[in-house]
Amino acid sequence: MGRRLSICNSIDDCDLAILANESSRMTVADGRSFIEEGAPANDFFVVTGGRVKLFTLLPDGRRQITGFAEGGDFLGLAASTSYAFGAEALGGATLCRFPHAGMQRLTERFPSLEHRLREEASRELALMQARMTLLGRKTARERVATFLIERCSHLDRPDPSHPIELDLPMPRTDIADYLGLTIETVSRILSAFKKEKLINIRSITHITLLAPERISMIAEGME
Amino acid sequence: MGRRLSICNSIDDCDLAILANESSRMTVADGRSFIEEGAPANDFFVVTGGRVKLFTLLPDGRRQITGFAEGGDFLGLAASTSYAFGAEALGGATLCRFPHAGMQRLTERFPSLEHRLREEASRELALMQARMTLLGRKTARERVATFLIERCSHLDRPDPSHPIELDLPMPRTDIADYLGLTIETVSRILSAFKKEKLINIRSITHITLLAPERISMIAEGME
DNA sequence: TACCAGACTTGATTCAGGTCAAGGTGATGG
DNA sequence: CCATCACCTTGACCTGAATCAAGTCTGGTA
Repeated sequence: MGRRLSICNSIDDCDLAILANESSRMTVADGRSFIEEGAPANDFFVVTGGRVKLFTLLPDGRRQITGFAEGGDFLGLAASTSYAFGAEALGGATLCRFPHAGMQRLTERFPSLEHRLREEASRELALMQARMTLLGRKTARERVATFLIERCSHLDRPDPSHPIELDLPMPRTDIADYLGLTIETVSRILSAFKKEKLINIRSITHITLLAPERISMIAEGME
Repeated sequence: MGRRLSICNSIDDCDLAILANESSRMTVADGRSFIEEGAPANDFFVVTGGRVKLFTLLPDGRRQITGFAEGGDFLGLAASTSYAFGAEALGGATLCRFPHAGMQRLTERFPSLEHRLREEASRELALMQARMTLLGRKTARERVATFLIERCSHLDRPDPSHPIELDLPMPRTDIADYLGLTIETVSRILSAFKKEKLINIRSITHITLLAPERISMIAEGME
């Protein structure tokens, strides 16, 4: 979770060798889990390629996806001694792993990194506030609309009131577990949006937002 | 949000005068709001006495309480340029305000403070993960049970399997908005717990957990 | 002591979203 | 080119929690 932490931003013209020294690369195959909820937290991760999903589980298997992460995102801030979440690759991912000990050496060498990490945590906290409102107070329609709009903001293209092409790299199950709904409800609402000409479903993963403005309105409960 | 940040922990035998210089005290009357969601974020706050609730609103007035804070808790991590939440005193509170600029001077003078803040943000993030699971995936019964157990952990008394006396300083409305339920549902479930001899309701604010273990089980969906 | 206002509880009813149960679709491999 | 499998969609029905509507309890006031 947390976007665009090019870790080097805070090291600038830094000694990259040091950084490389403290980290190791790894690749994770689709659907493979690489952080176990509750396991001792020894590493930070930075997603360098592909996508990852973060989640927590209830004992009976109910799952809440707490976020999706992609290139540049940082994982592991929500962990003190043990991880507060599990993580799993979504279609294959590459990661950079920073053992905590090494991370500490890095923050000592580059103090601004510590500040950067806090900023990242703050950004993440602000996002979570919004997500709690979504989960606690929004209707299914509003949730799905919010999800679509959220996906737009991942496109760095500034968003006019023109149609926007989106792709949803995650299966419906993941969308449902992210929004606190069932896959049937997600599916039904996407179909409804289509019928209302708010979106066009070109394929399972490719969706066009035909009326982004209206979808934003719905997302905020102002339709 | 975030507990037990005695800011001096990270300054230790520090120059308290400097700290005092950078902060100002304030008191907020019951129900009085002192952080406006979306307003430019210029200050951090530390709760020094009383209680505070944090929340976000939807345009039509739906409210999600994202946390309660009390003595020692830190507010304002979930803010970059503008606050991601509103805050309001719950029965009167006293606060210490740290303007960002002053805070920056403090972190420069006491670098470990920066680390401390990140830790605090991490702790908060981990809590939020759990809360997202609550809001997205738990039943009303599980939510209320979780809330009761959560309140226990605010008591620093270690919790045996004996009855535990709790007080709930917030009105039912706030509990409901915290759990993503209505006040009727909260009320009904507390009554049900009482009928099942899981709790005893001594007064509106005073509740005794008669079977904390069982309530924990319910909270985790394992009843 | 009686009255009042605000907060809480309880009951009856409704409805959004879940559950259960068929189909459809599209990518992969034989 | 068809079979298969995993994933998605759609429909019928059900249910947990919301909504609507009375009560009830409490503490404060006169």
